[in-house]
Amino acid sequence: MKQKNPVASRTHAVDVQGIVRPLATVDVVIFTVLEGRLHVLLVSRPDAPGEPCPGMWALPGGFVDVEQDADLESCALRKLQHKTGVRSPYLEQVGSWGSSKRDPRGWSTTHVYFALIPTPEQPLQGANNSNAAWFPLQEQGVRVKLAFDHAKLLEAAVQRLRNKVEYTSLPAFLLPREFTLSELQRMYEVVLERPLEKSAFRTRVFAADLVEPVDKVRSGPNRPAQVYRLNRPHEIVYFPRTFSPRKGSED
Amino acid sequence: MKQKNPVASRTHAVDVQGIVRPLATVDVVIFTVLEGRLHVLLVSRPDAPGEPCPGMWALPGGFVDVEQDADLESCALRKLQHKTGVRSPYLEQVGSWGSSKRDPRGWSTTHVYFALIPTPEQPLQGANNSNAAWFPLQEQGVRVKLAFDHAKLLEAAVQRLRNKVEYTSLPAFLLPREFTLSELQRMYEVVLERPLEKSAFRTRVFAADLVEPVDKVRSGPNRPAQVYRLNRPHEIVYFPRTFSPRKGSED
DNA sequence: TAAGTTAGTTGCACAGTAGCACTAATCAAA
DNA sequence: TTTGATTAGTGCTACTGTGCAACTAACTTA
Repeated sequence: MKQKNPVASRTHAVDVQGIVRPLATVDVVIFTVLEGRLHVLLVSRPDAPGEPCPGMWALPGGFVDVEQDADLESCALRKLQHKTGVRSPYLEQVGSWGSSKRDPRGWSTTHVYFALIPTPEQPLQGANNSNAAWFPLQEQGVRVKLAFDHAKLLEAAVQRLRNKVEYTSLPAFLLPREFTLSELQRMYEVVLERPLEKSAFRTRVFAADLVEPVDKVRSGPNRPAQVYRLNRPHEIVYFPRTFSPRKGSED
Repeated sequence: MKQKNPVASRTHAVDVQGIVRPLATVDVVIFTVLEGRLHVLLVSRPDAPGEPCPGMWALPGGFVDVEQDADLESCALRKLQHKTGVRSPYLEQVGSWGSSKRDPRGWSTTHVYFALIPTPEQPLQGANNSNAAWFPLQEQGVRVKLAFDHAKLLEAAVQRLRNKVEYTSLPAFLLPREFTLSELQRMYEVVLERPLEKSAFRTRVFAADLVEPVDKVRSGPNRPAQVYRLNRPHEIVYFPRTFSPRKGSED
């Protein structure tokens, strides 16, 4: 087994052809809405010898397991299910990051996904949940300092989510299968952190044929609301415009 | 050096902690416009022993070099410059793919970027260009069968490009620094493969403050055209809407 | 029965694009 | 010098979808 560089072999795995391989991890940004605010799931880093950033909060994730994971997406799904118990969330890749500096253990890459799940009924019913907690999002990030470059990864995921919510049906995946239009609108408002026009919102939702009415109403101490569900539950719908283009934002 | 699994050690590199690392590559989808059509740069796979897919066409790319590359983006830039000589293209990550099956050499990941470069004056002036060629895009792909899962990667890049062109200033990066509005419009039409309204196009470009006039005109056998350049040459501008939302397309 | 609350509708104003017709400037051919 | 061809650039109307705000509807509670 010929090695390209004796220094590299100390910190990186080297295979038969002499190619030094970076570490490969997957991190998942799991969003949900609690108490009217967007939250992210974080886990605290283990406090064992050799583990970097012990005790710090980090995105749930870890090494790709080449024996267990058929591909990157199943790896992400595995980590999500392990932490939350959720099996079929909305899952989308944000991108990948890799550099020599992001992990003290050496040149490493991470494949970042974000997931949207409905508000959990019991708090954190997944296995191994003692070290996991929901953190409310403020602006781009979270109040605690994160391990590695996870603050940057989280910011990218939040930006992707906010951007996409402007012109897609994504917030529907933050709700259970059946919901009222007001509930859906509230999900948009929570993610975008600004109020939307009720009338324009409804027009847009109906024009896109996003939902169909269920033969139910949601009763409360006021006028009952029609209950809807997604027309095509696993498709994401694109609207022709973003909301309120009035404020021409310089990005 | 303790190994987790003797079988895995045959095909994968194993490091000190017993973690089996997948292969890590970067592939770049390099777009340009030639003869009024969108083209992609492809390279033919080497015909050496041990090399998979010998002789087939593939996206330019290769292994991440942990000693040469500071991060994934510099790796992509290095590969782009090596093939084309271009140093400062528009470069954006499309995403990453990884699975046990995409490369016969074992569990592998690729980080895919796409680049936009102006129509090259000399054809392929980069080093090592004997095995590289421009291929015109038809619909989602290219006429030849591609190595590995590169057809899928290319399709994702094309889709990303077409989507984003609908509401951004991306096609400006397919032109040299100075251009006329008709030339810019033609870039949009080439990528989107449909004609645009001249009047609406100009209104939109000026409203976004995308360009500023240069004190030049482009003369030809007809009325000369005002020459413009980008106002902020390295920023991408977002328009508030997509083009022609009239025809509500079912995606 | 009245007040409070949320659901859902209606109508007008406005912004930005589609569509199309129009004017403007140059060259080349007659 | 005029005419036609060609491309650059402008003006006008219709239409779509949102912003904004007022309105009606249905239910609960006091």
